[in-house]
Amino acid sequence: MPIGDISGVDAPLPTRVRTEPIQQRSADRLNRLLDSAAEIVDEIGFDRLTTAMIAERAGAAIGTVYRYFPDRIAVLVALRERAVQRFRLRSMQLMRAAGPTSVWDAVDSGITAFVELYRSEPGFRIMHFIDRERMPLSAEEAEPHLAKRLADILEEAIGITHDAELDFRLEIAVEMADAILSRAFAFDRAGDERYIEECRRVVRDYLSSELAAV
Amino acid sequence: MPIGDISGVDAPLPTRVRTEPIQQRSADRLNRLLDSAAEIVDEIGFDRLTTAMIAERAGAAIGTVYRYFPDRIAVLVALRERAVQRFRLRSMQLMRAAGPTSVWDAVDSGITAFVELYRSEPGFRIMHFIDRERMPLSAEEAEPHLAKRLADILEEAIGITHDAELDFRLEIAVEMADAILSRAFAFDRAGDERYIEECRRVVRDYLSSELAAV
DNA sequence: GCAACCATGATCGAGTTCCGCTCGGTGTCG
DNA sequence: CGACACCGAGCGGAACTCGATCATGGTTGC
Repeated sequence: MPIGDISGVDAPLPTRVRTEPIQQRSADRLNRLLDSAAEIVDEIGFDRLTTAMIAERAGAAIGTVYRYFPDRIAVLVALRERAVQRFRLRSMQLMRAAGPTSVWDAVDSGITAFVELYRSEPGFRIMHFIDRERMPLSAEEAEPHLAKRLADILEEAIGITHDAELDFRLEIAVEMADAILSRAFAFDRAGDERYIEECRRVVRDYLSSELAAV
Repeated sequence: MPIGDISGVDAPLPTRVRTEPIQQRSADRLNRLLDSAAEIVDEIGFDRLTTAMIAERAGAAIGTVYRYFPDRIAVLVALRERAVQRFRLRSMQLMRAAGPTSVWDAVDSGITAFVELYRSEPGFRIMHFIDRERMPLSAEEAEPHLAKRLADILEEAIGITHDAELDFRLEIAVEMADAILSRAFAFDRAGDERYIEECRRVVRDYLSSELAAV
């Protein structure tokens, strides 16, 4: 199986949609709804985002929004899901290009992908905010956390068998990176390079200590 | 000036209250409102918290809530502010008891205080969530971020002069610690010890590298 | 072939409900 | 009795519902 196949571009998509789109036009509409939401998130932030705005900008009626999403939050969750998929895809591309040999190399590609998307993908900030509290808010397994996705990607990319220990360290690394990178973009739309550099350094140090090269 | 004096227990309190309470009973009411809000945050999360709930649980009318707070978010901000003050106080206590000599020792006390409050203080989770997006959402200086508070505390506790470099490293450390600790409590009300331990280790390693003892 | 047909997916938007917040009137403290 | 504190019906707006309407693509009869 080629390395890109697990990037999941054609996976079942948002978990919480009400109705799977059958016809082509409706799949388009769903994407346009998410695009609208993404733009609005960037423009006014996600708590001021209203379902009416989403509908209007996408040229749809409010009812259409609720055909696909059970509630306002679900739109944001779906938006995050799409962002995660794009992150996966881009990470895989970078990893293939770099031909990483260590966990650290691979994770560095992940950081690069994250930064790129933060800069280019509208509404990517959602990655940091929707996380807990809004999500299932219980049950460990309910949340397919970013770290798990990354572990899967790594397994494919550099043929690592990920045991519980590596999963744990990756989760810590992801938490740290997410926090620092989000700080980098908090007051600077282009992302403060100082924080980004520090993020790479911190994560590399963390992953290389007691883990050496794999 | 004794070390505890900057803990700010009797500082002007929430920045965004509408009316400073004059009579004693109203100060009590304000605290009861915050207590109610804290409980509700723990029970159903802060986006499902409604002003009506706060009022009802505190045995007050809705109008009373709005006598003290301009809007719903202000309640959460005030709640966070109170939590930060208690964090300061507890940190100072622990630092005094430990008689710390290095930045790391002091920060470790901060972590301990944070964990304690996460366990004992209702609604303390708010510390992690209210941060950006909801707050001023622009202007670097507008946000009195936790890292700045910590820097102030350290300055008092171990007489450090905090330059820009230390501020930066502290901010990184705070971001990391906040992220990992919040993860520790995300699915475990008591806080997953493994994450807490890893948090101490990570922060210690980070602060001791290239900074040595102060 | 193809045109009429129709089951079902997709869309619509007025209407309902619920929530944030106001404001003028009523208690209660000093 | 003046100022402080409190009350809660009511207003505006946003989340969400639901029955009516339109579009699509497969089926049927010729």
